[in-house]
Amino acid sequence: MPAIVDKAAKRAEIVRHAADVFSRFGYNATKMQDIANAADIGKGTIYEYVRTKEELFLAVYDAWMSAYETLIRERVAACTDPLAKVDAIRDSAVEFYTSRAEQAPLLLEFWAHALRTDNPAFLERITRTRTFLRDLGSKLTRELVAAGWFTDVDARSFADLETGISDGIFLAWVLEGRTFPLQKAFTFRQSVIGLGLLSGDARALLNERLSDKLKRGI
Amino acid sequence: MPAIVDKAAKRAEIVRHAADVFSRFGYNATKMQDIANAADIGKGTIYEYVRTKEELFLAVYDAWMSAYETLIRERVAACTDPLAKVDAIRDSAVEFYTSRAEQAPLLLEFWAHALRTDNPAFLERITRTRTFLRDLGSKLTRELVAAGWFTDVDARSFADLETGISDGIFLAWVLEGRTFPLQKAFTFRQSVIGLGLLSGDARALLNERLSDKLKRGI
Amino acid sequence: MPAIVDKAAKRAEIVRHAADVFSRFGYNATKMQDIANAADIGKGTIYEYVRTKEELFLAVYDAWMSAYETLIRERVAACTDPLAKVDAIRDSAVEFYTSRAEQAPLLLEFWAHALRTDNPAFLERITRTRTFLRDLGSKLTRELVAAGWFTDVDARSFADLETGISDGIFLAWVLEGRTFPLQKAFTFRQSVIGLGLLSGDARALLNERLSDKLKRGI
Amino acid sequence: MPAIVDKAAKRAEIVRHAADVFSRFGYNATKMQDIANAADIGKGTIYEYVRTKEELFLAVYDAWMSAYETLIRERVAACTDPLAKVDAIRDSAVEFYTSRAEQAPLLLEFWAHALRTDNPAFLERITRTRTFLRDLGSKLTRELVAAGWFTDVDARSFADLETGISDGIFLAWVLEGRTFPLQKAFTFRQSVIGLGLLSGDARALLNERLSDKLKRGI
DNA sequence: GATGAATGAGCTTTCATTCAT
DNA sequence: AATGAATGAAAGCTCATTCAT
Repeated sequence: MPAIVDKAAKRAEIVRHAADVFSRFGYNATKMQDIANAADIGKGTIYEYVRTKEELFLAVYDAWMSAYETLIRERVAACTDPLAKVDAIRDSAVEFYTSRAEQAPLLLEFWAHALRTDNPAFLERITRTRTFLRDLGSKLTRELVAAGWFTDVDARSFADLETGISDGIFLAWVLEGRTFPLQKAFTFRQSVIGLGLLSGDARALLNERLSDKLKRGI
Repeated sequence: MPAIVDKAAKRAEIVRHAADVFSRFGYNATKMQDIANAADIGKGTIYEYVRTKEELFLAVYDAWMSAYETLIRERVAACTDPLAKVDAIRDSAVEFYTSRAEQAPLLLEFWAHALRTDNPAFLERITRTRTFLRDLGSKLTRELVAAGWFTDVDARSFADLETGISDGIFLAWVLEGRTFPLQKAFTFRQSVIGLGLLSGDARALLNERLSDKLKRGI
Repeated sequence: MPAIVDKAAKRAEIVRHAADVFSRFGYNATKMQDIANAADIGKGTIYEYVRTKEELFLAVYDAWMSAYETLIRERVAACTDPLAKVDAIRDSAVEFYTSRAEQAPLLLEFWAHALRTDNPAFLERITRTRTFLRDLGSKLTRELVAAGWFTDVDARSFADLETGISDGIFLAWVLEGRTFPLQKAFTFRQSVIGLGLLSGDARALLNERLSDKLKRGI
Repeated sequence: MPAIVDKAAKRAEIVRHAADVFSRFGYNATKMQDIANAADIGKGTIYEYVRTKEELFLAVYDAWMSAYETLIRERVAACTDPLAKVDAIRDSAVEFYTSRAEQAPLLLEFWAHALRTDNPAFLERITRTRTFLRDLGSKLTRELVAAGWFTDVDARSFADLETGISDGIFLAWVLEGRTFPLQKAFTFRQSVIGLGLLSGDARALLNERLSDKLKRGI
């Protein structure tokens, strides 16, 4: 079925160009004509492969997240040690975003758009990504607890917190014009999460209460 | 000077209505006519108080953030104990966002817009807010270290991390349709940050290395 | 009746400022607010003295043409010799337009507007001015013929031609950015009109036929 | 290259309709929708062929003046005798304007607009037309002098005067509602220019002085 | 399959004029 | 008499989408 393969390949190419143009000018400012020009095809041709501009936005996100998930999956699969997996995830995120730095603002636009459009597919995609990260994080957290590295913590809550922190760092990075090294911020975060900030004395004082909270989660 | 007061008051009223309509429909989907209708004035009247739709967006953000900063400042000022200040900030954030939950998605749009518009005022506003939080967080961190609650940590890096975490939790909360209690997520975060997640054994093993990283920061 | 005098004086002042602003920016580009600012009064005040922006345009033209007619009338009245009167008219025109050079383009706008507006007053004003010049020119032509200076010519036709020539020179002067001296163009015109361009031989040949045409007019 | 031909042809058709509507209602009063309706196309289609309303105005002028120049050029080229060329120009002008009488007021609007718009193309177009007429007139004047028909006159000055007179007559014709026959006015003008108006006695008296002025020009 | 000409709903912004004070 | 806040009709232009070729 070469026709189908070709069709899919051409669609992918259009999406690639769309990703490029969206990233440069933003979703709203991008005209379908711009994408057609970038892909060196006719404006009408886009509509042979995609129903609307919105669908193109979705496809761009899908391509992006699919690559992201694949990267993380491969990196994690290459590790056996849970600690190494943690580093693998961190490094995957840093590498992925760093290597596509110019596309980062588009992710914000995607989120903002998802909250407004009637099309439920946008939020579904976001949920899918978050679920992937939550499941991975939960599983890994349980491994770390089981291996004795982590104290007892509600895996789901902690995974969500970790995802949130990653997003928060990413957000700061984007809003501040990608001026600081993502790598360092992620490493620092890991230290804080690992060790906590309480001094020895304070820790002794609060240990029981906080441990209980960690265990119970959100 | 009643004229000046009135003029400013009317502008504030228009901005209030704009905030309302923007929040409900999103910035892009909102038409100036919608705002005029909401404020029960003529479309042209808006332009007596505001130059463009964008300026209105900015004014909405300003009103919001000004109220936010004021709230935090007052709450923090009411505390003497640094630990109480931490709680005050956390509670301010939770309360503020919870009480204006419907407006939360607009903040994402503001961020996304800021990254695309030619108008530098948008990013300036964001920087201003972030600087306020960073300065406050740094100062407080230094107090906590000085008071012996916190281990030695780079105050600026930690303040930035905290801001990032808050934003990340907020982001998750918005993207998941504000379906979980913000309060709980913030509290859980505080426990993790405070205690860390390493078990006693692991902590003993890694303590020195991580402590050093905390001290050095990003 | 000082009130009436004041009212008329204030109206005249507004018209003066309107003339100034119209001349600078053009009729269409001028906003009523600009005129109010120039006159240092409130926007609404203008409407106490004038019904519409169009009426203001008319008033500006009236003030202008009234001054023009008065100037010509006075200069001509000061002469007894018909040849001196011709020079007086020419000098009046040159002086008047030269001294108000920046206002000249507005006259074109007035003409263009007169041809489009529903308000018949505009064309009436133009007709009035043209009639004044035509009557003056006819009378003077008859004097010149009677005095033996001019050959027998249809006075009305010649007066119209003269008016047309003046307007044409004025038009060229305006369209070419008032870059040539109006005075010289008018003087050259006078020489041509006076002497004609035919050489002695050609004149002898065509004299009878052309003389007849001059006599019959348009 | 049928596509190119079609594109140009369609643009020309739009311009033709625009000329029609502009002429009827005036440039300012004409809405793009009016032109679209007249051309029986969508409003947006106009913008496929023209960038702005102003560009359409310019195109209308260009089409008009191009036809005008072509007409004159052809008529003049068909004559060998300089006297016949003079008549050819006069007849071309009369015929052209008479046959497009309803469009004449638009020319005034074009002039007025040219003096106010930021777009320098308008004045450039006017200069181009004037230069064409000036060059043609100068050349012809020199021929007439060389052939012994005209007395010695500064060709450039005389050509400019002639252009001015034509414009002036045209202006009068337009402002007076095209109520008099253009033809007669042009013929009368020619007689005056040819013969001059001085009587034999006066001519003898002033001949030397005026001849000198003619020779020197403006 | 590929195209791009055609479309028109829809948007922000302007500004002459009104009228309550 | 003087004002300026309020108004809303109006208009140029954009651009996602369609569809005949």
